[in-house]
Amino acid sequence: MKKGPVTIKDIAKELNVSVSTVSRALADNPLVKLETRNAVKELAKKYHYRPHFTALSLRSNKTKTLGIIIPQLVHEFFSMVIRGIEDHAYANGYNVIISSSHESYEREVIDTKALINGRVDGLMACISKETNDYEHFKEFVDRNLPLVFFDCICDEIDAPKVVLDDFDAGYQATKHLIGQGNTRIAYVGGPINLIINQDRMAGYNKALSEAGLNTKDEWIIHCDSGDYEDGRKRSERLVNSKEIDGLFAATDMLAIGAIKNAKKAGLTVPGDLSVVGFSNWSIGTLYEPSLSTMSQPGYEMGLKAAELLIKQIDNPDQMVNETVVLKSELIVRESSVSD
Amino acid sequence: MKKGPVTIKDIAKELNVSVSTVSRALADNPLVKLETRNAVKELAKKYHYRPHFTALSLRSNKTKTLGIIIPQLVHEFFSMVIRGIEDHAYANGYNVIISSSHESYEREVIDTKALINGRVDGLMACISKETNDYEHFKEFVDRNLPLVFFDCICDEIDAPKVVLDDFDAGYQATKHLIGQGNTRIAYVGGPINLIINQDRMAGYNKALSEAGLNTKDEWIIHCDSGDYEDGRKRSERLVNSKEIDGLFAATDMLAIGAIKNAKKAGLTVPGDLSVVGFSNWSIGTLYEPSLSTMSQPGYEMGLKAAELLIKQIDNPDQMVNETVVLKSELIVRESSVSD
DNA sequence: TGCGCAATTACAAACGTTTGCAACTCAGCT
DNA sequence: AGCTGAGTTGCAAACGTTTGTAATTGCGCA
Repeated sequence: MKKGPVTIKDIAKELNVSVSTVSRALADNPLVKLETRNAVKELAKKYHYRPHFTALSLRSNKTKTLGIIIPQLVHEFFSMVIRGIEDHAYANGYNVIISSSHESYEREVIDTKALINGRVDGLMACISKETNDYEHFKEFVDRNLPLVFFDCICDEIDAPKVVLDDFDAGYQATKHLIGQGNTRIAYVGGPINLIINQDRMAGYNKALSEAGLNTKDEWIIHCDSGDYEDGRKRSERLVNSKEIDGLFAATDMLAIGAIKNAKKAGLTVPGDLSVVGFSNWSIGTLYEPSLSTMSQPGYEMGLKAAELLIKQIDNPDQMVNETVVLKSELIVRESSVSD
Repeated sequence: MKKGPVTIKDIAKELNVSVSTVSRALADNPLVKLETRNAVKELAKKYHYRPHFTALSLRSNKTKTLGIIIPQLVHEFFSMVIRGIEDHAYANGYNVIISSSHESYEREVIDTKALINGRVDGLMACISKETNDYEHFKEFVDRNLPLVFFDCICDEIDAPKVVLDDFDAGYQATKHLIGQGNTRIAYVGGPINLIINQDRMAGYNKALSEAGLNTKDEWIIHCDSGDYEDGRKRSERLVNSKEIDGLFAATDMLAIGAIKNAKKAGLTVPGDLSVVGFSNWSIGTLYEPSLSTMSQPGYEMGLKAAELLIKQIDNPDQMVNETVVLKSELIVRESSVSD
């Protein structure tokens, strides 16, 4: 018995024809006699022949694979992004390889370099919050490998980008809180080195100043992560102080952390404190009170990123360089509306 | 200017040596003169030379890539499994390619076949709940490609497996409820065609009969999914009937669905109804009441699966065929303990 | 001068494909 | 009989590597 998978050679030998004939027959090339074509195809089917992926890639210099680099996998938003990417990729005959940097700059660099040579036809990346140096991405671009950024982008590099209108989202959320009659509104956000958080906060400030409201330094909190525990701890003193009547959190988890504090301090939400989160995680519908939040269209973002990337792969000469901005929508639930 | 990535050939040409010399120099082979070696390495560094992944794979017939097939990505358990797999894989020089079947049999087949020829060195799979036919996995094994199942396994195929002791977990959970003084205990589970759900229910039955307690057909509910909404709808009548004082759910989401029903019906949890979930999702700590649950060591499962797979890849002749059984632990929180 | 040996390097095959081109067969025509 | 051309098929190169073996060089020594 022969070991390993069936190759074109095996079929050729068994049929006493050359490999080129087999190759052509499988491609249904009319140059080869119908009889031969059928014989080849039959045998290929019998042996479950499947073209060797690596050989194909080497020949065509195409892997039909897209790389994704994201900071976290265990994350509803990123999972949705991946799903969007996958759907568009599969539909266009591409596979996908995902590398999760676990928010580590070092891992991000390793992953990027691992993908750099002939492994993927292009890359989609969301930079980690640790990342401040972009050399690894530059190297990617230098090799003419298509690159698309999404969500947490890097401004320094000339590449198409898909982002959320975080400024507008922050603005909408805060304006909604103001509309509910709140006047002392706090902001609890994620790492401020990320552009997305800068934008969300800028939107918050804009809405306040537009309404003639003031904020205080103590009402603005930056957390190292967007996690629940981080948010709970850091917002504890602020919430307990009872100085504020509204709170916009840049993450649903931060929002829930704050609400926990409020409950513990005997405050009611939304009665004493109105809260709006960010991202529309599924927990927001289950939590009590259910959480008002800003939508974050991850699926659409993934779809769009994949679309831009594949467009770039198919037209290598044409320098695409658009930035797609997706809109966020306010989702009103219990946590922000006192009746 | 030259296009595309630098190859060994480019370096060879520039240095007026042969490609083999360059190849050996880069491997630091003492056969080539130190001087030459250094010159080559220097140039390689200057041009950011990186070996072409596909070419390497073709030559060695190794992709140094492991395939993962899972039913869902947006799932805390699977995300942890992936993390475990990744950690072990990276540590051993392997990359990972993930295919999410989205619980679709069809997609699972497509994904498996896409990985089948020279794309990965081995595969780890958790079958979807739609899957009843295992031909695609058989084909994998027939080609001597290492395969490891985890969590939702397929008994028909001879391959190493990593599973949770679901029977014991179901037993422990139910026993805990009995220990809390509950005597009329219901079971709300996921799709019963999956072995894991059969086992969890069997554990439930064992604990009941051991304690001399009875159950009723109406107290046993099988949901098509393990989702919140499914669980809420299907357990509504049962919970409203107020016949039961304890409930073991095969998923945290099903548990929360049931608790929502109880709250709506004016019942207190755990006062009127004690609930134990399954999987230890993070929402369980945030929810009110916090949720008692069974741990599901996803990280360890992934780690072990990767370990078995790589062992198999490294020793192709040695037919490894062990089944690793991991234990689940009871995590007691508020939802099951009335004081 | 010529031989052998060590040191260094180059050549070529191989991995599994695809594809341009050459080669072969055979029938039909002059 | 010989030429043409259509219909088939095979050869060989190429993709970027690695590696066994052959080739080249220069030196020491008889």
